[in-house]
Amino acid sequence: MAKSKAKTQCKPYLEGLNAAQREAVTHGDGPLLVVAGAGTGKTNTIVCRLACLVDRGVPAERILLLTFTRRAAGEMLTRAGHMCEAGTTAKVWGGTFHATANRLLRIYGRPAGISADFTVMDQGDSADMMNLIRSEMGLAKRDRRFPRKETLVKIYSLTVNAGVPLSEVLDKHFPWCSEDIEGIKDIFRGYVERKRQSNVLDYDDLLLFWSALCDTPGVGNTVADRFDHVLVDEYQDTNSIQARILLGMRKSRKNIMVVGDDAQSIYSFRAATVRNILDFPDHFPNARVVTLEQNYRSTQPILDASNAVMDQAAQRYTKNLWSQRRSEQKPVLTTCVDETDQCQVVCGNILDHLEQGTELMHQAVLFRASHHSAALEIELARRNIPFHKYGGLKFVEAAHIKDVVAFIRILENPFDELSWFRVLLLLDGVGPRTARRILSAIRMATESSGEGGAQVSKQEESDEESEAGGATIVSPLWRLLADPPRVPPATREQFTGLRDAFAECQGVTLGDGDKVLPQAAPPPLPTQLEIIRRFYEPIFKRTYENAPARLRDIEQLQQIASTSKSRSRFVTDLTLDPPAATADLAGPPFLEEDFLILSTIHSAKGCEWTVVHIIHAADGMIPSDMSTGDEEGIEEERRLFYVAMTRAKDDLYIYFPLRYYHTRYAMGDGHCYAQLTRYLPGSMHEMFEQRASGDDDPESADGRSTTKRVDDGLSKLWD
DNA sequence: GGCATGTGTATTTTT
DNA sequence: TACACATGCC
Repeated sequence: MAKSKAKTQCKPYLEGLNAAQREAVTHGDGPLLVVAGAGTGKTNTIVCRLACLVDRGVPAERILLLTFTRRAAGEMLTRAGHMCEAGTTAKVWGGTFHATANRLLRIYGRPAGISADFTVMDQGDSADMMNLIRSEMGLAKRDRRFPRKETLVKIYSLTVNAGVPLSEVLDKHFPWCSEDIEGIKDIFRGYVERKRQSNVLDYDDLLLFWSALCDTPGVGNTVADRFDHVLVDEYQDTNSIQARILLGMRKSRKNIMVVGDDAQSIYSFRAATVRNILDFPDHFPNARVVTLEQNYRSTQPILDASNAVMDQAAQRYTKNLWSQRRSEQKPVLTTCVDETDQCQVVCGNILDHLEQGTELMHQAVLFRASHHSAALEIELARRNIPFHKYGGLKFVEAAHIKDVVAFIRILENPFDELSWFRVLLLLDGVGPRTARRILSAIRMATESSGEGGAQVSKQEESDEESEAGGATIVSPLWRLLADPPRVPPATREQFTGLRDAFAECQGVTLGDGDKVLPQAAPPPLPTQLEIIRRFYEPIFKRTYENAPARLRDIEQLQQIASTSKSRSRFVTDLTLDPPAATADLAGPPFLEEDFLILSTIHSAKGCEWTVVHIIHAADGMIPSDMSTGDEEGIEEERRLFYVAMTRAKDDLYIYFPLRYYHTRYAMGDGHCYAQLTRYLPGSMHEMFEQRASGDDDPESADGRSTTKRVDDGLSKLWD
């Protein structure tokens, strides 16, 4: 620290920082809270602090950087790397809470009762398991309607993440399920038990066990002391378990920096709470608090409008953003006739900006719900405008992908009951009943009639290992190969095919009398996938309508597998860090390098673009009808809208279709008139340049813009 | 006990 | 609309 001032000045990570940012970056040891408004250089501040820490001599592998997505962590580390000596930041631990939990538990989990080869299940898997238990318990077919599997998972997850008693969660968020509380409790008990037997952790378990690990004598300190510094981004979107984890990780060493913005808290459905930010000074006494208010991203007119939206919030927020980026251009509020018209106007504006030099990748279309972009996607495809879409259904969630992954998961963790179930149901003539019988025969489960039965713990099981070509074949899979259960006649041929495929993936062959013969080392992952695909393809072609399109997905999965470091990483990454964007459906994929971004507002968090288009700014869409039930929900939607607006650097367009046709649930051509989103009341309209489009009325003011369109079209021919 | 067909219902955001 | 669930047939 005895460096001269002159020398400190020329550190690359201090260049161009304002006073507040510099204070955060150079903060010494001890807790630090950075309250950073949108576009105030929050990410840059973290990056620079990382570089500063490394420069101060903190070993990179003793720094933990927790971010909201893995992509964010990667980008920050790359940027910090540019400011330091080559390679010095490479060893920083970076990733989401969940991914970090996964990594730590595999190394240190044993004392907390976790075996290193667990697999991780996603929300869909959790739902399937809930459903399995629900039907076993006979709750599915009572006269009263019982909560559906998705609802069950939501209730479970919210209860766990908020750390609130089930009855409270039901009364507050799922009042229509309150009567079923006893059944729900039974299912949850069964669910937890089943997960443990399967050697599987769900998203919530990852956090719970990390927290528990911190509280485990001995190893708790080992894990915590592994890191000198912990840095947390997007702190406003963490929940109380995550706060507890941080407390556990910082029992003795208090070096922690959290960065967040209470005005951008948009994940309460995941039990995130702004209390974490507000209570930080209480959790970590003597915390230094730094507030960043100068916005470097947006022009002042965009900020004025964004601030005005937040000014009407019920709650007061800590900052008011200002910018030095003057501009004459106000944000544009366009009223469209209907959704079709909206698509046309959006495309037109996008192309206009493209012609003026803003590449597609510096423009984004943002919307509340994934399906809001459906019509636009079709129009973009028609016009050959390439795009990537973020948010919404990912391709790993498609049934055929899950099928293939289930095979791999069994190989990776032979106790994964759910994957077994999924694979067995693919066979002709096998339904839930037969599947359960087979599972019971290979001792993966007890018959549902059996009371208690022979529940074999997996510790006992792993004694029965047999070595084959360096690979260890563990029980249920081994039994399937060496001691196959009987199956219905119609299933036999396929069943043999399945066993052969598994054997081949394990690097063994099945000899006479089902003797398992070691053959060679298990083939590499891509080969294993090829073997599975060979078995799966005939089944798949019969079950799915659009087989060719789905086949391409499987090829893409193989592509991902070929770049994976290991099978274990492959399986884990698919659940913890799935491919974010769907491939562009428009245009030839390899010819176009420039593409437009479509994104849900949630997925747009932390991003910025030169031009931002927010579509469907109608009440019922933003705020979503689903969340207008209570004041809290309405306020969260307001913050969501604010997040969307503040993504824009130079130009912000907000579109509002006047008319919605509700052909979705009814026949006929019924339509209704929508209201502009309540977050843009009349008092704010002067902050916008207002436009109307698609007017049939030639007398209207739109005549001018039509003329302009024609003239622009003409000028395109020669300019 | 599997599977095809018919009926009814919910509908967001993500690790 | 599209999907989950229920019924009834093979």
